[in-house]
Amino acid sequence: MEASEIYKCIADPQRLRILNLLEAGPLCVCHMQEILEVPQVKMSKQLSSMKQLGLLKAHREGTWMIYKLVDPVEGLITANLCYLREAACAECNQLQRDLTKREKLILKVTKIENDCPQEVYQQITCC
Amino acid sequence: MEASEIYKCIADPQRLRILNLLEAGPLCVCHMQEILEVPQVKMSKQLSSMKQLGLLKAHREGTWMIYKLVDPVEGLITANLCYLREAACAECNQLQRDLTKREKLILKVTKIENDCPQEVYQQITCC
DNA sequence: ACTGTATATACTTTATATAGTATATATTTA
DNA sequence: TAAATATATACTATATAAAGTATATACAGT
Repeated sequence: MEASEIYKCIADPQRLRILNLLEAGPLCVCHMQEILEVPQVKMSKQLSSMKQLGLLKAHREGTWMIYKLVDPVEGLITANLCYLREAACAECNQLQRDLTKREKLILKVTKIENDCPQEVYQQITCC
Repeated sequence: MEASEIYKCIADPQRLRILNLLEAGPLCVCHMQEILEVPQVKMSKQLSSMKQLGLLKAHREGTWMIYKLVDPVEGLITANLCYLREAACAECNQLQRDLTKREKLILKVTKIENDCPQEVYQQITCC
């Protein structure tokens, strides 16, 4: 994969936020939607473009689609997420808030049976 | 500066190459043109957009315009250049070749009096 | 003042990306 | 089989960026 393609991808703050979330573990579309507060179409289109790029993969579980990072993750992405999480900028704080939001959401859904595919709530631990 | 603006900037391989060159020291436009082999307009437009972004600054020396990175350089840029120089991809090899080309060019121009502003050939050393 | 060289800008065309609305598909449950 | 939920796709509209051509500016040397 070309570095420029990766940069083009993460040049969109929302796509960056998605990668940041997925680095902490798989998630289904509706939960990402809830965390990022974006319309369903937008989320779906961005996920599919990232999947086509080769950064994400997805599988279905019931009506849910679960997305995760491909393994191994592109090093350039890991390096940048790592850098941004340490840095002090508006976007970086957002990344931290998203991870916190993710934790809370997962704790919540694990208490409601069948509200979340097992695979998601079994991976509460963060990188 | 927003991270997304920086990513948008380096998502263009040529702008990335410019930053890579300038990290090794200041250069005038015509020499960057020679190394990257691009038309004058394109070079000039990209330089001015990067200057406006706040990544570069420039000053005139005779008919030459000398560009350099602002000080301090954005950490995100340093981190990415550093990562890419180590990595193995088409773009990364290009970065190395550009630096070699730069060395040769500077060695050449230092031998021809008045072919290059002093400030440029005094900084032959690389990062 | 005139010429040549280096660089920048204006303007136009073309390509690319984003956003929005509506609709389709896949699956589960009743 | 019908209804509900989650997700994807098609289509259109709009915004943004890139490329090309021509022209302008700034300075140096004659």
